[in-house]
Amino acid sequence: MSRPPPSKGSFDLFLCKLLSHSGLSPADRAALLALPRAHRRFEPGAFLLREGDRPDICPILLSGFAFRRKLSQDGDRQIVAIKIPGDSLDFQSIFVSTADHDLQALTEIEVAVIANRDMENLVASRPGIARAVITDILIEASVGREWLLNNGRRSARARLAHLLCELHLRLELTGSPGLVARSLPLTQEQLADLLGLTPVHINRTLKTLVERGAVVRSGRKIRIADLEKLKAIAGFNPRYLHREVDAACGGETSPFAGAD
Amino acid sequence: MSRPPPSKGSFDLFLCKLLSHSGLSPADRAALLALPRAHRRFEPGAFLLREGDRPDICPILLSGFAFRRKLSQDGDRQIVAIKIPGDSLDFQSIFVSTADHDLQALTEIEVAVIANRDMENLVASRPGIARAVITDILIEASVGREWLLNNGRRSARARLAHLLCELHLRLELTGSPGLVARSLPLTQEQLADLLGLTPVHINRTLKTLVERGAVVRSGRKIRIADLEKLKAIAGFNPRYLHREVDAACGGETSPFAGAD
DNA sequence: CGATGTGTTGAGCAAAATCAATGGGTGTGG
DNA sequence: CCACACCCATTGATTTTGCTCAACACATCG
Repeated sequence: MSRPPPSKGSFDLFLCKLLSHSGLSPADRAALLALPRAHRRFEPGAFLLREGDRPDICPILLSGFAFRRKLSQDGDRQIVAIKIPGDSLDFQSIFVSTADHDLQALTEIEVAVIANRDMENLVASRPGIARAVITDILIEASVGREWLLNNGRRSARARLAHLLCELHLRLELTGSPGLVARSLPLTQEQLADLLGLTPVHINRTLKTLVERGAVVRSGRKIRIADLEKLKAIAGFNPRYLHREVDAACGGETSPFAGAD
Repeated sequence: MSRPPPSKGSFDLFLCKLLSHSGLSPADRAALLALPRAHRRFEPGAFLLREGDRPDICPILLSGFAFRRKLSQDGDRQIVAIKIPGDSLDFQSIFVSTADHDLQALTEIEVAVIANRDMENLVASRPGIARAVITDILIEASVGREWLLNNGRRSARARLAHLLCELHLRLELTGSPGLVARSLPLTQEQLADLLGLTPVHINRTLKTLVERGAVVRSGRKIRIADLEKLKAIAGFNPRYLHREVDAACGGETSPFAGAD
């Protein structure tokens, strides 16, 4: 059940991520690992992609966090996705020419860069890989739908709790330390952009989560103190993450196990 | 430029939808049109799919409207997608076993039902079709991201205006009459579920759009009176719909043309 | 004709936004 | 090492937006 997670910043993490939801034959795995790729590093806030760009590369996140952001005509911001190590950051540009959002580093990040052409050839020639890629895209879309529900219908407190639960679970499912073991790398302003709230209100809401013992804070660091309490506040149900294959990347049994 | 749209309720509409964003070879088109399929009809409100189901069929919407809905643990509802004629209603289940949301008929609808196995075989054996399917999935995901921005950051009035602009444009792009020519088939309660608002507030917001001359109402029917005004209120930018191929399904030149 | 769905309106309330000021780390340069 | 700047977090006061509750109107359909 428990296998050591791949070393930090390894391309294996990407394979792991795909294996967490899709089966891949040894030949498919080998083909993925044989992809020519370059490694790059970005500072927090760096843009990997801007709305309107027509990128020809597919970055894979190896370490750190990244996010997708959209801007309204009035300049209001909304973060529409958070990406964690192992995630592909832009399968979309393989199929659709123009980016519809910005993609930015949240923390310092390492990425492996693959040529879209190479990735597309793999998808066209290997149905198993095509299937894994589509599944990955679909799960991101499912997360987006859950965010629509979260931001549209839950209170500020439940929204925040739900986001923390999701990030924690996604991290543990890919073999990374969760938010019990590490702190959240988001500022209150970024949390506001994520949840459709204001930074001031995030601050006050966070305080209520601390008062209830669900999270703890030391300085700017936020961690989960009581996951069960947080799940209860959030009304969290992990089905939307489609964790249908036993995690293939190690990590101890998640506290979420069996909750699906 | 302008070719007659396919007859109402025809399977051609599905092909048109795919062609609106992806090129398909004659062989690919023929393979799609040769898919074995059954026709079915559903009453308004009928469930085509419920969260937790493991469907083995792929319905294609031929006429009428449908929607995806999620429920929170507290029973709050959020509509997370609207589907119009020509749309595939569930490519997702070809790749992911369990549904993460409900799928319901909004109006009376006609659907063509394809076996997932057949669709999957086509995707596995024909890269052009795989590409079109992935692109279709990606565009739906892009719409979801725009909704996150819309519901998270825009005022009630702008939200409502934005939704009307989007539906109008999507309809015209697939050769259906838009919301200038036909009325909106959504109740105020459904609009509330879409936009994360309450029915009462939708009612008041709608009134302000009428006062400004952007929409007109006769009885329960809502239509667009002044599309440019509505777009201005919404801050509408159609880029997220990825209309990158010239519409292949006829219809006159859209008033949005060139705005991308 | 009544039953049921929706739509409409008003009064009061609650959640979150806004505005504004203060405080606290962290990092840089003198 | 200290001073300063900068960014972020915090807090209070006030306003706004949208919600809740409740009553009523209006259509459609049996």
